[in-house]
Amino acid sequence: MSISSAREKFRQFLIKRGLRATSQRLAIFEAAFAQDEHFTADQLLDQARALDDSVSRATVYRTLPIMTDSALLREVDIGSGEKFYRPNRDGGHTQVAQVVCLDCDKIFEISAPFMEWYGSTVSSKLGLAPVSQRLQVSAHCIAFRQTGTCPRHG
Amino acid sequence: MSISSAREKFRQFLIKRGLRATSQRLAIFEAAFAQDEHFTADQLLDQARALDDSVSRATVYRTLPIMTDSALLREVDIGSGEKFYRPNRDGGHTQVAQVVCLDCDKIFEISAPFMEWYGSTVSSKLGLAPVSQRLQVSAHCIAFRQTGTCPRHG
DNA sequence: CTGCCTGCAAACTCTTTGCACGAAT
DNA sequence: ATTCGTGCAAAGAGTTTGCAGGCAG
Repeated sequence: MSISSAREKFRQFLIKRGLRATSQRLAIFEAAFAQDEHFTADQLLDQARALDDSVSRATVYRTLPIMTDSALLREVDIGSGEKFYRPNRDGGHTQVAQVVCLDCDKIFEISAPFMEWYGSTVSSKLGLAPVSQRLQVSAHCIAFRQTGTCPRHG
Repeated sequence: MSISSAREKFRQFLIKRGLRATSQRLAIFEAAFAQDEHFTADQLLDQARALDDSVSRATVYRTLPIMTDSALLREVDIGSGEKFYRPNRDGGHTQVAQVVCLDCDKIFEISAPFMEWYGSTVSSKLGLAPVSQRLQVSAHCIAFRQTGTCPRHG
């Protein structure tokens, strides 16, 4: 999905919800889609302010749920206190697992289609209907452990 | 694992770490192992105070990591702001997935041995050594959706 | 005795919310 | 005009920490 079609999708989603296309929301959208990696609300605030210095922290926090609801952003909670977000460039219904490097603090995402099967199987045994599933692997960087340097770390 | 052997394991762990077996730590241990379900730090504080009213919130928070490090307690983070804990009665190296009911707020745990295989496979492709993995499924209660009552809900 | 441990309360981090002003439709 | 959206600052929730006194070993 190109950024221009994502932008259009965002505008359409706002209209469908009866929400207004304010300059702050648009700046937050642009800042989010300019990111290649996972980012936090705080980092997004900085980036959005670089585009429009009238953006406040509150509006970032109020806009993030709109963007995750519209599936333009995916929320990633690795249980570290703060939540991470990532642009959802492919239509985004792919099941992915996160691999978190404990040395780099980097988050890798990997397709894990079997998760959906697992969620359904297990939930139905309990009389539950699965809504979402997440799989996270925490790992150490082998290169870092051996050489003291992580190739991805810089 | 019986509670008495768990208690002994806790004492040994404290000694091994050069930590002291204070009455507060022991009360927190007893309170934790009296629980059948997942519990929060706050609930643990209440229960521990019922056994020893000198226990403070700070000590609960300082003792929880000791008990998770010693594998007597398992930490479960379902991304809801607060963390849950559960006594680890079987030696505790079993891989489990959590199924969280969005209607009941109940947490079910289910054995998921393939997670370990998955963690290893995926991590090695990235040059990482897996440390832990967690799989969480969020689901709705079918009975609750249809009848307005969840059988497990009371 | 000597440190480790404790309770208390304040600090911290991330996120949410009440309010009055401001802007989109 | 209306109504929704905004920034600001304060409030919340959960957890952590500095400190002076207390107890285990």
